[in-house]
Amino acid sequence: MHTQTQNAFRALADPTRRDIVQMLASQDMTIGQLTDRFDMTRAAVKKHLTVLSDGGLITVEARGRERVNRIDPQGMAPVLDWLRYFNQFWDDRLNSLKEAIERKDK
Amino acid sequence: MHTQTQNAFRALADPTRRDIVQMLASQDMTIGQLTDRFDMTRAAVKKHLTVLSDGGLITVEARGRERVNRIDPQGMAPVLDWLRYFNQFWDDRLNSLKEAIERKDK
DNA sequence: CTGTTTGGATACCATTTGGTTTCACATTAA
DNA sequence: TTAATGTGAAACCAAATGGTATCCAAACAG
Repeated sequence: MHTQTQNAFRALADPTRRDIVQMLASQDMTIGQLTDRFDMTRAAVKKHLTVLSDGGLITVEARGRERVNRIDPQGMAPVLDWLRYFNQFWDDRLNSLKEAIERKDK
Repeated sequence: MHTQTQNAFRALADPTRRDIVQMLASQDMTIGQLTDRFDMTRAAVKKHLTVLSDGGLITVEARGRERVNRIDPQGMAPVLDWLRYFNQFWDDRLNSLKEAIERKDK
């Protein structure tokens, strides 16, 4: 859905959320552990985690009374897909240039 | 302070701005031409262009009374750098994107 | 010169966002 | 059972965001 692309981009638009993603990339963490590393309340961190979850960038697993937040690499796919559009575009232009040069050589 | 990475991510967080970037990817356009393709006022489009410019994703060239908005592939570099830094799983795909941009810069 | 076209700037508005405080609930420990 | 721990949810707030309407300036066309 287009919404996933939008939610993913929105999730990455905040520096705190990008920091969270980087932290979770090296280790799964609970809200409490994350909150210890930020200068904000647990409620604020929770909101960020909700946005990240909406963006499909993290998943949450209940373990006892704890919630383990885990990064979901697949959630980055919509972002990369959108960026890949330019990869195609630039490749096309590069190919056109190459072809033009080759025609000139003949 | 607002880093270039933050400004670039922020610029891409809005769907209208991503649409603008895609439109400019295929053709340079004035603000008037862009406004014709959206259901919003010129002032609103102008604000989006300012955010895109702050993010380093576009450049503007004055030509007579017109201002030609042009995509700046280099502006995507901070985004790609961040994505590449945080997740090793996507290195291959991200490297292709980054190389395409670097080649075009030359 | 006189309009007309193209674009920027400002003031204003409603909604969203990022944060807080507070309270409630469930699970573990004593 | 009682207390402590880990979390979620709601109400609230200031600031940022995305939009509008309006006015103003510069460049082009007649």
